[in-house]
Amino acid sequence: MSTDDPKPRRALTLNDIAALAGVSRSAASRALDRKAPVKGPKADRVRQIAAEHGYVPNAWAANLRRQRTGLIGVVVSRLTDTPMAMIYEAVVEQAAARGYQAAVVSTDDDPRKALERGRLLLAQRVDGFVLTTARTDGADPFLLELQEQGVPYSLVMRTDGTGPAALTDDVAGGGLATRHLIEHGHRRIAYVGGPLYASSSQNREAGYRRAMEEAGLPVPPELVHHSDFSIDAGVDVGRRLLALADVPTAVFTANDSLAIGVMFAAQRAGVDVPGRLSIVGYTDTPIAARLSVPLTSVNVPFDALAADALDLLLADGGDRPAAPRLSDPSLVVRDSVAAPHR
Amino acid sequence: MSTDDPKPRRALTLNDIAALAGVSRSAASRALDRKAPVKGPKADRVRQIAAEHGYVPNAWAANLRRQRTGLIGVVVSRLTDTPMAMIYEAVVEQAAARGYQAAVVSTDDDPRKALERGRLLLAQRVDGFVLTTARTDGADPFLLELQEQGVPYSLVMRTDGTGPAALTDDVAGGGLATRHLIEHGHRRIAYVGGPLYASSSQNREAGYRRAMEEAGLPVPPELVHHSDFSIDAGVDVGRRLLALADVPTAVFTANDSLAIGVMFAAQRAGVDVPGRLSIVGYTDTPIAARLSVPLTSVNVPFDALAADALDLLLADGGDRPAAPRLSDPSLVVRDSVAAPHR
DNA sequence: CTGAAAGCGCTTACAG
DNA sequence: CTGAAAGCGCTTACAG
Repeated sequence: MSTDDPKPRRALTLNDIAALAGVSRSAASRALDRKAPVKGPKADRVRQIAAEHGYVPNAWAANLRRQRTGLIGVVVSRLTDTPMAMIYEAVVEQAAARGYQAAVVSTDDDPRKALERGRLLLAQRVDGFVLTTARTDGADPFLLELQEQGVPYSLVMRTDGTGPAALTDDVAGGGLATRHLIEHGHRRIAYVGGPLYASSSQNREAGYRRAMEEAGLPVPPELVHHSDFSIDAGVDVGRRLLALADVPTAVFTANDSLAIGVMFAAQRAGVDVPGRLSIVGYTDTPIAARLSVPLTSVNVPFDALAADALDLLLADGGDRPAAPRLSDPSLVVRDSVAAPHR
Repeated sequence: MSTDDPKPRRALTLNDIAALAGVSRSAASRALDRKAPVKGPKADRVRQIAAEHGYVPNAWAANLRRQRTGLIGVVVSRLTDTPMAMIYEAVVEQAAARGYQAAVVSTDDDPRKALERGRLLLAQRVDGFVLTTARTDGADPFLLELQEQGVPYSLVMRTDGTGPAALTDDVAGGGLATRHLIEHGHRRIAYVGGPLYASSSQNREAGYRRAMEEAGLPVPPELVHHSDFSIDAGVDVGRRLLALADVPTAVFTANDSLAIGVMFAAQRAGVDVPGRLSIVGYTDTPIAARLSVPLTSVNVPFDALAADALDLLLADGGDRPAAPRLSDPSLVVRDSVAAPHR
């Protein structure tokens, strides 16, 4: 209704500030320069006026001129997945420490969405990408596009097997978890993985298989399942495992959500955890310690992962390291593992 | 080491495409126009060449010229908080449906960080803000800055009491939860809230108090606690509640994390849920259904909230509605409530 | 439909 | 230290 518009619709520009301060646009720009601000009374006046008016430079104009944005594009599967949110927040912090800003996009692990939303970031001319969505099946058109266009990127948490990657040693982590179960006397141990294209799940499985083999334990096919990383997938697989003629006495899962699902299935079926079923999770999310049976889990150092991913991305000195950077996972022992019932 | 750089360092520009197609920059621009692409053989050729080369227009340059970005700034406390991640993902979807893109920033509920990171979004000249971090204590310099500069915004989930807001009817939700407990025969019911400045927590408490009063039940001060929205806060308050001389038989919490914490404290103390302690949570996050005792919780319609927030923001037709838009919460009954033990 | 021209808001050699 | 000028990559009246 009101035709009067008391608020300024248009944001202040550098020209406005310069005029207010009675200097040229160039002088104003230099006075407000982040890295090498000019000294002198005129410059002080510019800064004072800018602060008074809450002047915020137009980043788009500045970046266009500078030919760099200081923006890192982050691609995640979904932010409602706690580990993804944790890695993203870690990247934000690490990026800020290096003078960069992060812009995120989620793909639901759908290559089409990845391409569509990744391009939105490409349009913003981010200086590089950190991808948490790498696949080993090659079905990632967005990654191909980045490679074709020579856009710097690094992979974190998951790898496609070739790109520069910041990972935890998932094989070692899988071994840690599995040996912990073996040491408690378990011989029939199941593995519950995530999607087949996720290297994290593959390597945790490889660590599991190696530990089983070293202990001389068989890994029959009915003990290994793959699905996605959700709680409901855990419930599902958990029920199938408990319906087996020879029910396993322990389960190692590729993440905590799967473990929570398995634990739920067990408790619903009246199977005591850890009395009748021991469980070890992975990623050690905050809720793990607060479950009815606190979950033993493999801790992932998110800050180190994020730091490595950014170092890899920003190094970009012509040649990238072929081998991934590996952080060490560690086992956090809580209450979800006991000796097998006999 | 390698001095040859086979990949193009610089992204293709419209000029490149125009040259390749043998047309003027203007013609190329119009051929690639999203809304009203020009027809004709030359335009077809431009589009083909652009597609072949994976040309992605520089959004910064385009936005600078257009004087709008199509970007919505979203401010959340932290993405590792599941309800926050859910509201953000919902805003992304709703924004996309309206032709907008979302850019997010997290503040840790720290007004200083909010100002600092909010300005990053301001520098990007987002067309408006959706804020989940409103406070009733007025301690939000960033919101003041938005108001001073006349930048459109809407509040979601929480309100400061004055700004345009998309909320659930938290008073009603608090009543739903509390009456559910009363109907099961509880008389000594505790409330566990979040931070004092969060209207969501205040209103859920108000609903609780009203329901208690209507049932003629007293609310002694030792039954009402405030902290933050974390699991650990729930554990803490849960322990204090269980240490009371006259332990409550039921607890209503302002979110699911607090409920999970209270449940953990109870189970650790050997207090059966719901046998000895009934619990009702709020926001109905995915894990609620998969806890050892599936949690009865008040469901929040995130999609509706996000839609309302964007409508409010984008309407911006001079005058904004004074009253907040309210969505209806609903009670999801699961297994965490039973009649009080006698 | 087409092209030439102007301009969005900045930064940065250039010359003083 | 200062200002005048050029230009980043686009879009959009303007004239044909």
